[in-house]
Amino acid sequence: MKARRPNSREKILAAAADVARESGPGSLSLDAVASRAGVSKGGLLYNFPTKAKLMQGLVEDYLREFEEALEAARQKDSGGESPLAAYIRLSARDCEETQPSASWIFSAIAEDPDFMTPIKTFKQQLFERLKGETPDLKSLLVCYLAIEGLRSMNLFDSDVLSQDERQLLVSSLLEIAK
Amino acid sequence: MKARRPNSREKILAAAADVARESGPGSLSLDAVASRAGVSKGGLLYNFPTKAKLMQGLVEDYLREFEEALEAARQKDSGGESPLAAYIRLSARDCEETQPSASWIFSAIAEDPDFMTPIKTFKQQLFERLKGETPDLKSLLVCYLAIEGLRSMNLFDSDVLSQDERQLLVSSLLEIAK
DNA sequence: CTTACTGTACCGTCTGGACGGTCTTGTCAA
DNA sequence: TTGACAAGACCGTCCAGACGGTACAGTAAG
Repeated sequence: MKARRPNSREKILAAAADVARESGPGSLSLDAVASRAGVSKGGLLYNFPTKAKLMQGLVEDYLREFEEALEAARQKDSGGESPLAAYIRLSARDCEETQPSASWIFSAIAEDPDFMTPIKTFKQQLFERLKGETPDLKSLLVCYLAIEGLRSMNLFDSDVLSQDERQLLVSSLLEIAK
Repeated sequence: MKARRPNSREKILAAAADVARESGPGSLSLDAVASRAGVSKGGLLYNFPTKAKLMQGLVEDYLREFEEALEAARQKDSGGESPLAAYIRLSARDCEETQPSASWIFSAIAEDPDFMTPIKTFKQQLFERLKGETPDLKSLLVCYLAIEGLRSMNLFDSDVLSQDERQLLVSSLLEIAK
């Protein structure tokens, strides 16, 4: 909304995600984030008066980017493709990045499980929306859950699939979603 | 009320899981576990000399139970059912319990992400095994990932599905796995 | 003068874990 | 049968360190 000058905010958020990924979700301390962001602790507390606000910022940023990407994927290349198919493609692309990218979520959960509720309601709404747009419920269920599985693997950094297998999976899902 | 048999160990493990679920994964302190288990802190440290050992115990217990349940599901009711189908049924049953049951995993990850490696390799082996037993790779991929998604939802306590939907999903997967 | 910080010093709380003590049970010689 | 003694299981306390957060003086830019 404001904060025209400071890209400090973004730097701090990025630093927090980095620290969580590299040093482990349990080592996300304010000191670590500040030094990683190249900012003094006072400066960090200036942007995020409390650790909870920091986490909240992480969540909000994540959700905002997700929503933007989703909307973009829907509007683009819409060559007769179903919304479900667009979601599958988007998610597959997300999970191809080797970085788990969102392991800060574990930090947030450890801090307070309630940080998950915005994410939960977001997903709930997404699913509800897809239900309204997908004729066959069975296809939706299978595809949505499989994508959820892919995301989970990415998050836990425990990808069991080879490149070929992932590609085969995605094409199978797209066929189901057709 | 002394002279305890070493079922203290099991009580402690159960208490740790309870504390993680109820007070949040970040509040799994030795004191909390000890008092929950009805054991002094010294007694806890006697059974698990370090917090890391406690986590390790949690992981090992979890994996052992999983393996036993899997083997039981394979051998039982094998009315011509494929191993993949057995795995689907077992997992669906697991996820029907309303308790997330394994949210201590978040505590373990926060403590040290390396606690996940045994779980990762276990899953890797399971997947490899299923690959050897399932004729159609596409079916396996879709079903395995969908189940993974179900587990993830259960773990994050963010179940988007209704009872009916979950049932429909499982039957769809079983048909695919047929 | 305001905004956006930096830098340092400090406080209260919580946590893991080390330590020494205590109670119970098992073993075995006399 | 008994008494001594060792080992196992557990208790309760204490402590050093880390962490979140506060306070405050200073500063560079617009």
